[in-house]
Amino acid sequence: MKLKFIPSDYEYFVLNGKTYMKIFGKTSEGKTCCLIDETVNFFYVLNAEPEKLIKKIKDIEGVKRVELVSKNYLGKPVKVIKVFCEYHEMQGIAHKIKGIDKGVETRERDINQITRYITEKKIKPLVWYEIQGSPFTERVEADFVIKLEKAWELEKQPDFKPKVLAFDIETEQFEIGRGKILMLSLVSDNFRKVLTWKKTNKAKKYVEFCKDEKEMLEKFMQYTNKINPDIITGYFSDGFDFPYIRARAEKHGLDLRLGMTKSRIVFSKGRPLNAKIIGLVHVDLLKFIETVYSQYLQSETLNLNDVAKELIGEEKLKINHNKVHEFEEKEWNDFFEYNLQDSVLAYKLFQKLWPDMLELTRIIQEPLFTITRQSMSGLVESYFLHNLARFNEIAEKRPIHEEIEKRRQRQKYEGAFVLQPQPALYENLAIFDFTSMYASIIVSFNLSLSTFLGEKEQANSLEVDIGKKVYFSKKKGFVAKLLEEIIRLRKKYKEELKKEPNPIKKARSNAFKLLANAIYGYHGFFGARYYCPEAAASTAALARKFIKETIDKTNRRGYEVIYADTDGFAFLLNKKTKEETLEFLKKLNTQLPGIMELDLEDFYKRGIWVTKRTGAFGAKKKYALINEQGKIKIRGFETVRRDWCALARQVQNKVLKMILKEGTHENALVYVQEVIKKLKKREIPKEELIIKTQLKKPVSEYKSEGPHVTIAKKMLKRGMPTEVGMLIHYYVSDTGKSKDRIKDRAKLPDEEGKYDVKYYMHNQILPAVENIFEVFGVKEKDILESEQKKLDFFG
DNA sequence: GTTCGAGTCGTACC
DNA sequence: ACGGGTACGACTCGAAC
Repeated sequence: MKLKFIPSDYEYFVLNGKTYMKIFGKTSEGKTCCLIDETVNFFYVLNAEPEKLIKKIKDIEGVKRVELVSKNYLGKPVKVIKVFCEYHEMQGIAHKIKGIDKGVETRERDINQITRYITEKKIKPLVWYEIQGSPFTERVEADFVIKLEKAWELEKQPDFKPKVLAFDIETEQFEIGRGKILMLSLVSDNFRKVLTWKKTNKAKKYVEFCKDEKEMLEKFMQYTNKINPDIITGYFSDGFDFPYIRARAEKHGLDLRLGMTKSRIVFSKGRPLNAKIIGLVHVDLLKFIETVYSQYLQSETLNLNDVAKELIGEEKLKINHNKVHEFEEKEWNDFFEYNLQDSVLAYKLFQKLWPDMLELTRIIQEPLFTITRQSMSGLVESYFLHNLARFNEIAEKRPIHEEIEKRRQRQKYEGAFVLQPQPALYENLAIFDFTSMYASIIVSFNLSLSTFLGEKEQANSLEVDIGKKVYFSKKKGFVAKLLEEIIRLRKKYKEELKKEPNPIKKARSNAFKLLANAIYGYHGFFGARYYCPEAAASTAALARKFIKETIDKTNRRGYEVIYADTDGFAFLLNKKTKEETLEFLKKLNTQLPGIMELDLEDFYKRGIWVTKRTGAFGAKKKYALINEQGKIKIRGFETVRRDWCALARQVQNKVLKMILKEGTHENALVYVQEVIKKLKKREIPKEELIIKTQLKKPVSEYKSEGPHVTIAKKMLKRGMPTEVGMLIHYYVSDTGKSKDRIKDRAKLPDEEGKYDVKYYMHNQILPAVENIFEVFGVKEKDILESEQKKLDFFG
């Protein structure tokens, strides 16, 4: 039989000593389908005399076949032995081979079976195929279970809209499994449901009452299996919802089984937890957002409320969790709606992020489950592994524990160049920046592990000074080739997107951008297979060289560069026209090597740089600009820092805007003085004075106890949920004791007390605006004094 | 008891 | 444990006076 089929997940199983793969997915008719296919498993043996060794390997029990093959290893041609065997026998066989000769090394034993299956059989995730096969009997409740015979990738890929089920639970206790699950909401296409055992009158139609918690969980299972989604999704469901559900099901002796294989919820070893259901892809949206999306988000936290607000313009409903035990009927009904809304948000977020997940999965070729959980380095590495065959490369081994420890001891190498600015308000500026600078340097200079020659010069090699001299081959390595392709594709899709915008093209362009930007960091990351700190250090060194050279050229041309950071610099036009400046940009570009490229970021009407709080120098990484359309760009200032109170941030933001728009500070000064007046009269509400700081580790691990740690301890004492990663909220109160440290004066937002006017004046507002006014010669005492005068004047 | 500088910590920039 | 280095600035804490 023939079908059009798209794989969504993979799982191997052993039958009569042989490993097979189950490939779960959908047909073009929307039917569920599971393919069964044989797997291929092998590893490589490296040895000085492979011809001799190969005969001995052949006779080892479990070895199915051996081949002497010509491959490349780190760019160099090698003769290696390819040993075919069952995956679960690999370890034993490798051990025996190592016993034959001391000079034996193995490679690619650390490639997992699913990755291997995809690279060998080319049945890639979320790609449509025409498949041919015959019916097969296996305990899978799919519309089709087929033994795969042949598969052809479809040239024209139709859309794929997966069936998605979003879910969320509300519980009595925060700690996993400690209290009961009060309710559970489910949202899918035209489906909304809240399951609960808490009975009320006048509940909305979507509420379904159950006898008890156990029946509620049974119904969760029944509905999930009836809806039969391709994907089940939640927010932090790896770490909370699924662990909780499993714990409660176990308590009730309920065998919870989901999806077409009726799989239990399987948790990965160690932390953080991964909740996997075989045959039903579970996507924890938080995980994906953390690694892939957070860099594009403005939200202060990555909680569901903030992220949903930013991405889909909707929020969670408000409810007071502390009073659950006192809830009246109306409040329970509100709680049901709250619970439903969380699933609605998860469902909508999923739809919003789906193009990105889909494209990233197709490009990297790892299953969706893995893609949504991998770190940045993992994504890069998977991309490499799935493309090595094109270069006939065998994979470098993953570093083991000791190697990682050694790498982590490494000294930092010198990074980016940052130019110290002269504090002032400037007019008529422009910013030039290098497009994907580090990636373009890696490509243009061929920097990677496989092209690294060490510290000995070789003929026709590139020399880079990173404190010592290191050399790189000029023969293009696979990293440079892959990265060049990534950059080319990113450019192509970005142009296509410009012509005809759509979410898929945008996601594709973003995915390539993400990969391009991650490779530099990957080179310096201790866990990388292709770890090469020399390549990373050389990338940074060359970046410094090019930005400094370009700055010099710009200055010599009659411009004045006032600031630079890593890959871009700001300069004064000095009466030169935009046309002239763009011509100059063209000229600079002709002088750049390889694929390096300098671009105009924008022209700006004004820009302000301020002094450091300590010392008279200009502060780096702190500036504000206004372009010719009046759009303001603020970097580094307290305005953009979440650990400052809202008042200080607002005031600073307004001051910067006024100065940039008006070109003078007078009005801004009056504004600040009014705010101070209000603060003194205690007319500022406490909410605007709350300071939020993240708890980065368990309270016991702090060597120095800051105010937020003191508050976190207080919260623990009160029995409030206090987890690592949480934003701790507090305000600084007036205890009357002047020698009290700030942490002694810090109070929880709901704790009674007066806020400390002096603190907020001298530790929040003034520090936020002081060095801005200093640019205009206005000192702290001028801000306070004239304000004093006015007070006197008005009495 | 106060002062001061080193060290810790969180957050931002690119 | 799950990208890199550069930078600012608040706050604590203990030595020095």
